[in-house]
Amino acid sequence: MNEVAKSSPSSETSLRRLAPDDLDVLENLLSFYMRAVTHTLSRDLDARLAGLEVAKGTGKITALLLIDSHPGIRASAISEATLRDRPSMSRLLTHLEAVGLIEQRVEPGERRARGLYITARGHAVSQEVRKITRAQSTEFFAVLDEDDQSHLMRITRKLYHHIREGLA
Amino acid sequence: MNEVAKSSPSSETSLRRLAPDDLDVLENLLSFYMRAVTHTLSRDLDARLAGLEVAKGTGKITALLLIDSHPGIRASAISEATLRDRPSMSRLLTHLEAVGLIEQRVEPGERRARGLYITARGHAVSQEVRKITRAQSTEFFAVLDEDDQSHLMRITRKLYHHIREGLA
DNA sequence: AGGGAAAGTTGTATTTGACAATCATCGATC
DNA sequence: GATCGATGATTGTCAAATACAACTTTCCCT
Repeated sequence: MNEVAKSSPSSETSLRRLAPDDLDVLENLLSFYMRAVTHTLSRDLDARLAGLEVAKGTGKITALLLIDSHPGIRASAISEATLRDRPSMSRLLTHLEAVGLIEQRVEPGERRARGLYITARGHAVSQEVRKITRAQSTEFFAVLDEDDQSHLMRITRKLYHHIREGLA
Repeated sequence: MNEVAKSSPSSETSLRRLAPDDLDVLENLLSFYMRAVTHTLSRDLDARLAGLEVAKGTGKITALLLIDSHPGIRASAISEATLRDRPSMSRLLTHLEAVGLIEQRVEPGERRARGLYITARGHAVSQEVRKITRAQSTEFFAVLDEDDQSHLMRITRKLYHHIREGLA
């Protein structure tokens, strides 16, 4: 068992380093490119956010920005918008509250839910985050010309909205 | 401290569920859409791969496919292509070998490196994986018309290649 | 022969994420 | 107006990915 399957040999050099366009197997694998690029995008963003107490966060900054712009928003609305599950969001919000960026208030008339509110410091951090993400959008996607950038935005938004409709 | 910053109130309904287009704060946040969509894409792929011993793998299937099509390929070449770091890839390959999908052979003349080879079972799994990923590409991106799909492929490939050039 | 680079591995810590189960509250119905 | 189902959220637990640093082995070049 564990015999090695026969297949045609590869060139010697390609074994050491794959040429960027020697990914023929993956050529039609859109998901591969999406994931590889997004992975780098996230790491880049993390690096830019380093030290900002919302770093390392995929969902942290989205939560913060949404709370900043939608005072009183519910946790479930955020987890839905970010396509994450609720338990993760719950812990994440607990953390954000612990570091003093947001507040959770039980709303009168709906005591199950908690309204989320930004604190003064949270608001300041939000603005910093916005500045950073704007800079990243500009720089990370700088290789793309205007048209490609707007294409990408339009297409990913379309996918995003379609996903959310599917979940509704 | 922890005072709540003043801001304009949101509509009552938006606090419960954000309308898909009520993400004005994030409108120009391409990275948000990229990450959200890719996150769903990965989960969808995981679900499709369930039970296939390479499931839950972001890098596993790429490694497998590359080894299948490039017999003798080096681990470093794979980690470079997938934009991951080497330690992760090392452990991942150890796992793939443990379950009998690949073999690692010390190559004569270069005893530092290990050539990676697919096993018969690994080859079979590869073909299954290819079938699944092709199906996913078709179905997941079905909302997009032909043009958008090719745009997305072209743009993400451009980003990917640019990233790899930057690392070289 | 020796120093530096390259290929991999191991150690460790941080995160994330999913899923199930639970608690509290609301609302609707009988 | 009491109960049952639905809704909002939290907790517990577990599996996995990922990064970064340190270390070993081997190769290459002078």
